[in-house]
Amino acid sequence: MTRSEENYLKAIFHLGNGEPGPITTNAIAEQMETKPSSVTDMAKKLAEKGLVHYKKYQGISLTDSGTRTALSIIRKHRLWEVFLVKKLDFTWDEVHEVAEQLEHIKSEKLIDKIDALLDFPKYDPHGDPIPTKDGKFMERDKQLLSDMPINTQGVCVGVKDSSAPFLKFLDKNKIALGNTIKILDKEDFDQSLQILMEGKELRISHQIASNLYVKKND
Amino acid sequence: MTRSEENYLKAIFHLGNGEPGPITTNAIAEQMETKPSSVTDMAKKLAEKGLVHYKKYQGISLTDSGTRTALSIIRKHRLWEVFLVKKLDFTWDEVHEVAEQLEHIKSEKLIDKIDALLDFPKYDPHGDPIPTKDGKFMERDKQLLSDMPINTQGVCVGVKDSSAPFLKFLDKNKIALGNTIKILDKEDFDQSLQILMEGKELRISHQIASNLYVKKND
DNA sequence: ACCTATTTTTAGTTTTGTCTAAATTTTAAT
DNA sequence: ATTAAAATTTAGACAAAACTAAAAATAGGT
Repeated sequence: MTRSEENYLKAIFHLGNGEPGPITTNAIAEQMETKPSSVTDMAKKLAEKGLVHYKKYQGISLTDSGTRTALSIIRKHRLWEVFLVKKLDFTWDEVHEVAEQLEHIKSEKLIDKIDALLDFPKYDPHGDPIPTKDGKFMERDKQLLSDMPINTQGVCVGVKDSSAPFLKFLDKNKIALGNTIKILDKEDFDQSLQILMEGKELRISHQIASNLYVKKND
Repeated sequence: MTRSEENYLKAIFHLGNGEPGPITTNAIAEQMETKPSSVTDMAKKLAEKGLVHYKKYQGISLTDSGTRTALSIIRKHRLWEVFLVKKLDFTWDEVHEVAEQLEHIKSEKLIDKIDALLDFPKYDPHGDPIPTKDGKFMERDKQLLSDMPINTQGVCVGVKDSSAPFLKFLDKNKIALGNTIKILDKEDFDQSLQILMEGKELRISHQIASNLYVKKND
């Protein structure tokens, strides 16, 4: 399994997560920052290896085997992210780039030991669930902060956008996973929110609220 | 800097360490388990980049820049080895293969944090010195056990052969770095040694003794 | 100094993963 | 149902890193 093959499987998995049915060639090309013709080439190779279903012009989807492989890479990526934050004091906006490299290290023992060292974490620094060794995936019951009604509250458990700029913005405004957030008011005009968080009131834009996940509590 | 280029620089460094002067194409090919023609190709590319001195038929040697790069890779390799042993309970015969992959991870912050996590170790699990961030290399003052005279003693500080079979043999016979070894007798016939180690007497072959380093004390 | 054996390089090919440009298929709109 | 637009695939090319086979250079022995 080459690095490039692994990256394709990961991309297909991410694109397919949520939407059912096959993924388009163009969508994969965009995700991978490559050209559609390259995607077609890779689709054929992955189909040969039984990792994807592929019929010309009909899009691409992961086989069970492909899904297992993708999950194992995502597992590695997210465990390394936790390692970097918990053991090496990386900030959550720094981990992605390095984890993109570490996820391709081939050693089952290594990742199992990292898992144990971290005490078998269930979520990565962005709140995304870490697949288990056997590919089980527990997506958390969560909703976007922007979808919460006024006067309800919830615990911040994840980000939708995990780009460095967004994460840095959150740090600067002391918004962190685990914080309890209460919606005080919603502005009709621009849908910005007045919130109470850790004892302080602040106003956040819809853009921000629609990229923050909050635990759905009963 | 590609992975392959890094591996060539590392190989050239290891071959050049000890012997002065340029390294032969064949020697590199053997070390890298590749063909001489491939080495020639790479020599040209590395020369282009100012990492090696190369003149046709005249052998290859590292430039200062090439040496710095090689040392940084060796530094990463050895730090990862220490990490695997100290933090993840790998045995010293298991670490090389994984470190061969980890040494190519590109993140200065990562390796500096690993260094700090390990409390800035000076030697790797096989007793080899770890280059500092600025490429300083402190080779330990050591000698082969086979070169020690009778009735002298020393502390075991390294292995010359760090292959898995040899390391496993040492484990099985409870020979570990840090042990104090006293030469009781040397057999003229096969140059095998009678030694006293950790309170127990045992006999080891010349083959073994010539692959164990002992600290040169006074 | 010459000849041979060894070493090294060159030339041409392969594989992997990418690209561009052209051709083809599908989709969607009228 | 046609047709234009969009998406996808094919064909051909390229770069990296390896290979094989053949050519060239060096080194050693007499």
